[in-house]
Amino acid sequence: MAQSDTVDRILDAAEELFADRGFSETSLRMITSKAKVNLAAVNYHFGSKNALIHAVFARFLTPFSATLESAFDELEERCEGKPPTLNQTLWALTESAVRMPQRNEKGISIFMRLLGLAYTQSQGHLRKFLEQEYSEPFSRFMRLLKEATPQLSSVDRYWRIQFMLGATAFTMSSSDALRDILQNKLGVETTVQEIAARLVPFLAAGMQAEDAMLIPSSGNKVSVA
Amino acid sequence: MAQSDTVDRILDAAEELFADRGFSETSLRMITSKAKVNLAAVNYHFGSKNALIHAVFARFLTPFSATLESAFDELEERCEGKPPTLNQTLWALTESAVRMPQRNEKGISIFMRLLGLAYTQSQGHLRKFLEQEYSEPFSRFMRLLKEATPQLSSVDRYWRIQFMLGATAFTMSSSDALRDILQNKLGVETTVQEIAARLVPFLAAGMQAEDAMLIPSSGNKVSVA
DNA sequence: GTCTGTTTGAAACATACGTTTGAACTGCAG
DNA sequence: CTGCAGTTCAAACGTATGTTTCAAACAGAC
Repeated sequence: MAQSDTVDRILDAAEELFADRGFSETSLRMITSKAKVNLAAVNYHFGSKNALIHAVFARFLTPFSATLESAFDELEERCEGKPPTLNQTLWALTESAVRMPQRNEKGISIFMRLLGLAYTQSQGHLRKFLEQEYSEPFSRFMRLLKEATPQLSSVDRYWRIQFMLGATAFTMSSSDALRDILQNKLGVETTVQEIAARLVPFLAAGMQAEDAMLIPSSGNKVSVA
Repeated sequence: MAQSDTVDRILDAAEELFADRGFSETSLRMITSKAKVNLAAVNYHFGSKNALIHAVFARFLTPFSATLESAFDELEERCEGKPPTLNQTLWALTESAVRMPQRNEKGISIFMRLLGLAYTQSQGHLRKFLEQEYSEPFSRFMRLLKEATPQLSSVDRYWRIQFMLGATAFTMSSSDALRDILQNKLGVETTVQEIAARLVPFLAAGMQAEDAMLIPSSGNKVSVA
């Protein structure tokens, strides 16, 4: 065995099991038996289950945030001072995600699901870890979004970003199940890339929707400042 | 005490704790101590923890699906055979949710979060329960969506519905936290109704986005049929 | 070969969980 | 008052969890 083949086997097994079942629902015994290592190996190499969860995220997120940074660099350079458009910004993100070197065929969808879980499952430690470890590319993305949608008020933009986040995290987090359903109902195969290609126009259109509210009871349009 | 005040106290406590922490992360001991009832009461009144989870959903979902059915009835009657528009359909749903009699000020947002969790946490039993118990209003909503977006292919519609679901479930499920952030950052107060009023136009715009894909590497628009 | 630091292994630890038990308590019909 | 279903209670059960322990196995330097 290489120097620490064990560490990678644990990470691989944990990644997949976490994505399938969530964090609390996955025990160390499931992980170590899937990885064919001793139970104590997790605590020896990582220290605790929480630290293992962090390591699983870091293994993907660290190279990803580097890729994303350079994608943003390239985009801003190409735009020569003018702010990138919303579509360009969203695509820079999507592309960076899709183009990441993938450990196996599931690759990206596993990770999308993990990110979705990170937001959904109220694992305080995880949220804290992600925030303080990857705040920079996140803030930069937010700044680009702001510059790409100057017509929106701060409040509108805030909520619409949440809507985008939700559509993305939710869809990707259950993309396997959703793909299966689609396969069974309509007999259609789908790749993560195709889902992303459908998602981006949806998000862009929603983000740029004219700011019109509807009066609930009538369904009539009413412009709002 | 009334005949079975205990049952309601358990349901109230469980509802709130599940929404805060998820299902697996909430123990019966947390629930019963918050509800100030004996530990055994859950198994006595509900039979099992899973059955309690079902009961929490049923308490809200049964009256809600009734409300929703009549909202759809009224809508279809008002349209006299013509299919309701997308906006009308979405508003019928939103209105029914918002107008539900609420047990407390958190009311609707707790439930949105629970529905989000139900989708996200891979609790097989819950999904099965919800599907076979509330399939009717769900299918009806799907049919209305289909009639309101005849221009979409089945596959496009399928994915966009998932996007809508995601944006809604995700936003509403963390609406308390999001509201707090907004309050602190911009000093703005927000109600669930206002969030809904922002969400619906976003969803409608995304749902009706022209089916244009972008070439990832260039970011240029390319019309597709 | 022998020593040294690192990694693995089987077993146990303490704790928390969902569930069950059987006795005590309650309100009410007869 | 007695009897009895319905309900509550403290305690225990069996199981599973994350973590720790300490001896055995290993690898590389001398």
